[in-house]
Formats: sequence, C-alpha cells, structure tokens
Amino acid sequence: MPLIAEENCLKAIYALSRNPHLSISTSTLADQLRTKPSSVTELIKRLAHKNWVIHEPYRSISLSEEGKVEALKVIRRHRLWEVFLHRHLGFQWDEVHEIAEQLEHIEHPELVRRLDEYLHYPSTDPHGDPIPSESGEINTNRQDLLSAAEKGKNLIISGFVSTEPDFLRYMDRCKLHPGVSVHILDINSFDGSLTLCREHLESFFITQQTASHIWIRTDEQ
Amino acid sequence: MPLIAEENCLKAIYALSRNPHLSISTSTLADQLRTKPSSVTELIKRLAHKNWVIHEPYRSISLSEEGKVEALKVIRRHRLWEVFLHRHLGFQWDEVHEIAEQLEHIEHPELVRRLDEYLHYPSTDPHGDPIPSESGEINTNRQDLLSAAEKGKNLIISGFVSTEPDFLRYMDRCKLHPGVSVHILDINSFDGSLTLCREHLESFFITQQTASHIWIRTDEQ
DNA sequence: TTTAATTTTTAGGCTACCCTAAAAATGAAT
DNA sequence: ATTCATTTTTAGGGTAGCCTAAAAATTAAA
Repeated sequence: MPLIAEENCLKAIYALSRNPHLSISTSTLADQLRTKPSSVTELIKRLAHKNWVIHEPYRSISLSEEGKVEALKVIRRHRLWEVFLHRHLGFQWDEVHEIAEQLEHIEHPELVRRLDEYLHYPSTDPHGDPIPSESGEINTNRQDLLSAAEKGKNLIISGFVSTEPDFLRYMDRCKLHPGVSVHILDINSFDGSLTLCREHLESFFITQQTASHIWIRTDEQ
Repeated sequence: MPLIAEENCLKAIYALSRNPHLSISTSTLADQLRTKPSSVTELIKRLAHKNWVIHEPYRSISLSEEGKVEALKVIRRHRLWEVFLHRHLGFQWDEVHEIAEQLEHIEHPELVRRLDEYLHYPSTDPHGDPIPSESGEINTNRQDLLSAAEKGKNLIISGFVSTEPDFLRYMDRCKLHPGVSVHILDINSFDGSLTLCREHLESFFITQQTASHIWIRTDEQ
C-alpha cells in the first residue's frame, strides 16, 4: 500500500508523462511536488524498489505498468471527490482540487465504489478531466489544444491542462467551462492570440499561452 | 495544527475522561491507541509542550481547555463524516467508524462547515453520540445507562458506550437503535440481566454487561 | 578535448512516529 | 521501613519524509 508522499509522486510522474516532449527528471518532479531534488531521488529509490517506477540514475524516470495502475487509483479517488465537493457541497471548481488532494489518500475500496455509485458514475471531474474506471481504464484522447486549432472552426471545450486556482478562476470569468462551445473568429498571425466567440455572445481575446492550456474537441455530431 | 497521531491521542484522552472513575495513564492510553506506553509518553510530551495536555509525570494526564477544543474539533469531523457515510453512502452503522477514523483528520474548516450544512446540521451521529458545534459545545448529559434503570420504566435509547463493530452489530440484530423505545419487563435480581420489550413485539433478554453499554433517557412527554 | 556550468546523487542531519529493553519511580506487602 | 512487583519513563534504535551542502556525473562551451 503506497504512502502519501509516494502516491503524490506517482501522480506527478503520471501527469508529467502526459506530455511526451518533456523528459522527467528529479528537478521537474521536485518543482511539481514543491520539494527538493534530493528528496525526490530518495522517494524514487523507494518507488523503484517497489517496482512502481523505472529509474535509470542521471537519465530517466518513468512509471511501470503496476505504477500506472497505482497512479490511476489515486487519480480516480481525487476526481470522484472533486465531483462530490462541486456538486453536493457547492465548492467552486477552482477550490475542489486542493481539498481533494487530502481526500484522495483515504484508502478504502468500498468507499470509492459507493462514492462513484452515489455520484451516478461520472465520466469527468468538474474541470473536464476523465475519471479512470475501477479497473484503471482512462480516456486519454484529449484531442487537441485550442492553440493548435484552426480559424473558423466550431469547438467544444473538453478540459484544461492546469489545475491552478488562478488559471481556473480566469477560465470561469471567461465562462469557458468544459462542454461550452466556442468559435474561433480570428487568429493573430503575429503573436498567435485568438479572438473567440461563445454562442452568439460578444467576442473576446485570449493569448496563445492561455489557449495552450485548453483542451478542445471538434463539434461534429 | 495537530498531526494525526496527536489528534488520535487527544480524542482518546477525551473519550477516557468521560469516565470519572478511571484515571488516565500512559498504559490505558496505549491500550486505547493500540500502541506502547513509551510511545504515549513521547506523544504526551509533545502535546504538553503545545499546551493541549497537562502531564504530571508518573501521576496524571488530562486535557487543557485548548486541548479539549482541539479534541472536539476532531470528534465533530468524525461524527459528521459518519452521518454522511451512513445516510448518503448507505454504510452500516458498524462500518462507518473505521472509515471516519481516516476522514476526521482532513483539515479544512470550510469543508466541515459545508458538510454540516449538507447534512442539515445533525445533532447526533448514527450511534446516537452528540455532534459538537463549530464553537465546541457538546451535549454531555447522556442521562443513564440501561443497567441502572428501574423495572417497569419506558425508556428511549440515546446511544452506546462502545463503537466496536461486534457490539454494534449485536445491537442491530436486537433492533436496538438510538431513538427506539424499550420497556423493562423484568430485572433478574441474581445476575442483573434484563427482560426487555420493544413496542409491542416479543420480549427478549440482555445481560447486565450489555445493558451497561447502552445509554438511555426516560420517555416523558 | 579539456574545461566550465548544470544537474543529479550522496552524505549527513532534523522531526514525527513507532519499537524494545533498561532504569527509575511508585505503591503494596511484609 | 525495607523489599518486591508494577508502572512509567528514559535510552537507544528504526523508518518515512523532509532539508542543506558536498561530491559525482552529465552536458555545453571554449
């Protein structure tokens, strides 16, 4: 049974490995976990000893198959609690992440099963991130980033890259929630900033940096 | 902010000090916490240093006023989560205690406030134990033990001394839940065992030992 | 290709939490 | 009042989790 620091580490490796361009080092992990590289080295040693992580010293860090299963268990708990906090306790979507960071570490398979049932088996959390199944399946095709979309397309927001409360509050102010349709009116060829329009409302701008934090799928049904 | 072992220790001291005949020692606490007396001595030192516990070495252990406030915060969280687990997730009352042992350590005042609101401010947990208010008030008058009641009286069960799943399952089989009315048909003068009757159903026996684990109040209104 | 800058690991130290075994204090019994 | 059994504390040791500073390995640059 993994301990709290270990669970957080598995989760961080899983999250970072979503980005295939990024190679995972002790310092990137230390940043993610708000700790120091030397502490990560130590943690990684324990996780490698438990066969959850594959570590080539000075080279690479990655999850083993068992490690991925463990990481997905934690992510499942995290996202189910987020749904509960948002739907039933009325927390804002930028507040739920922090509380779920604590709830996710509670180990009790039947509790998680019943929570899932109580919530009617949600497929995504309040940020649009998919919830892994009990057996560890997860829908990983997040299609595209808004920053890579073309002018004129109708798109639906499917989730966000970051869970930073600041970023999520900004999305909330723009009324950009998962499921919302947006239309790209224009893409600035100089700095890549976008002019968007939300279902017949007035248009607004976002920077390319912001657009690169928003996952979208094409509206075609 | 108290750590988990410290919270459990504060809770255990609070629970043991409900019994004024029992003097609290490191060994009674060690039994309660399923640990060793030497570990308790160490813990108590830390808690005394934080002014939550008053410790006269070799003599006595008791909670300070601040310690009582901390203990009641933990008890409040524990009992509110128990209500949630029982009412909403459908756990049996003998199962909720163990899960709440984990949930109670989650520190987030707003979470507790909203949980309380969501549950419509319950006054007791599923075992009939009173839930402390946000400001630390708790209804401590549990009236009497069933073992001290008189023959012929009509009584209402208000709670239980023990939270052992075995005991609670036994109570469940007898249909002895908080709020249920019972009538004492007879008290055996030799061994103190009781013949009870639950609202016009057939009568049944319980031992004095069992009766001494059941809190009751007199039915008068 | 050798040096310099950067990154990663090791070494050593701290706290919380747990243990066993020995020492000290207490209380009861002679 | 002294001895003996019991209880409590201290001493010393282990793991998880964190840190800083030094050493080692890697990468980049001259």
